[in-house]
Amino acid sequence: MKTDVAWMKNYLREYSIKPSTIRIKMLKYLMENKIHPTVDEIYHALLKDIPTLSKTSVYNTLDIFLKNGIVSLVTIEEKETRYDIDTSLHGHFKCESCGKVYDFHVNAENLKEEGIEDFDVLDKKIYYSGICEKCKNIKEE
Amino acid sequence: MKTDVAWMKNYLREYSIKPSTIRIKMLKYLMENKIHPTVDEIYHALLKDIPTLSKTSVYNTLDIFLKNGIVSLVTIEEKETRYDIDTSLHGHFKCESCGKVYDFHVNAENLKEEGIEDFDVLDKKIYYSGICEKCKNIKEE
DNA sequence: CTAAATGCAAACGGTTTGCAATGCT
DNA sequence: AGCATTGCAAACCGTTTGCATTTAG
Repeated sequence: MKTDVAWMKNYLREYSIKPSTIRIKMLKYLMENKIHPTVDEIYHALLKDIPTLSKTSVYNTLDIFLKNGIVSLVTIEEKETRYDIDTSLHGHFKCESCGKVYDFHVNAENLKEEGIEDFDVLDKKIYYSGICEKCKNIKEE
Repeated sequence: MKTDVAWMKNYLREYSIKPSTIRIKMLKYLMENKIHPTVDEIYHALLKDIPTLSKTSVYNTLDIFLKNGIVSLVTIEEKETRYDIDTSLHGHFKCESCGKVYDFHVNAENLKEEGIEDFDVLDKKIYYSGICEKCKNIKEE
């Protein structure tokens, strides 16, 4: 994956976001760590690289990313908001045992919705939860 | 809809929940107000009837309802948790204009998931958002 | 009488806000 | 210099917690 600085500066500009140090590093982190991180995770990860980083800046930057469609929100029954650099339609599965959030593909074109035919649907989210394969196997041991 | 006290006492017992004044009134409220209410909405609605009611009790009771499967959580990109007395699989549509949460029917059997074939899926949630028909018409006026 | 249910008040923690400091051109 | 970006500290608010009080069988 292309994640050099020049490429990311351009990427940000395509989304009408002025590239700044923090914005570039946050974009890089999100692209290289597609684990649907929380604000805290992003903050602590970047703190090693940017010792003066504040959580406020992480919030600010994520707000900008959100408004400009670079990231989307993931909120599966939890208080901490998570962020996803992949804004295309896909499902999220949260393992109740290990807490990990997995992506999965869905063929939403087969999904028929009844009752909202005349609504303007701007966003769709599909959240599953349960036990992932790894945790199932651990329990069986 | 049957919502007399005797019926609801029995309903709670079926879910292994001891009927108490607050539990019965909360169940009644949830059954008669399927608006996916927040804790605050439930609290203020019942306060008229139970002047000594505390939010703690609303939280406690909802926890019991949740654990016993009488209600399910609705968390569409918002901080306030909402509760749904309908625990069957259906979609939720949140209007970004008026904030109302609508239910809609989905034929999830047509939905193919790829990537989580070996996971134990215990819960599925489908959240849409956009502009509801009413708000669309208001804007057009 | 006893255990469960309810309520009060404080703490908690993620997020927001106002403003000051810093950086960039 | 002037404007955008970043950071600090406090406030905010929904939720949780510990414990005291009340209720019900």
